Amino acid sequence: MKRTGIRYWLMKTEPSVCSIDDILASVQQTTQWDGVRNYQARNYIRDSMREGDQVIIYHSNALPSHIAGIGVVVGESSIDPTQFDPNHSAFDDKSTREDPRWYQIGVQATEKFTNMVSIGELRQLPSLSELELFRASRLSVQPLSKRHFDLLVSIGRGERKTR
DNA sequence: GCCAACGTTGGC
DNA sequence: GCCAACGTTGGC
Repeated sequence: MKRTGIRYWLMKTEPSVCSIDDILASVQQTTQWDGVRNYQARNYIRDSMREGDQVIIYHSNALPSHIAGIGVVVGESSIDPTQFDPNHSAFDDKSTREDPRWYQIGVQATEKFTNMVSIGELRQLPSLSELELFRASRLSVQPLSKRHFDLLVSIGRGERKTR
């Protein structure tokens, strides 16, 4: 189904695996967001994300975890090849090439935040109290409202006080 | 390293 | 289809 207008997302990555610096150092500052092994996150990647959608890149499993920067979706979702690689940590022996389970999508990093504000500080902000990140904390791809996206951008740029 | 939250698996 | 056991995520 066609839609107009861009959407906003928060995507988690472990900086020890793939940080925003790693993405910025990649060709075209773009990485294929692979290794997602959660069906809800998979559905967002496969069915809802479109080129031009804006992304908050979030560093999870960090000390502390924090917002890291901004990205933009490039291209379309495609079959995640890591599911077929027995040497890959995200290998899925129940997935077949005839009926693949997992999908990836391109994300180009466009900005690294000057203020990598931690989840603990974000939790203090009443304007962000509804953020899904605090509730469905395990979901690695989450939709964001434009209001929340804009707030996170201004916080990351240091344009907004966080305490 | 601990452990709460929660998604997945599998026996019935 | 229920639900207990198990595994993973991820904050702390």
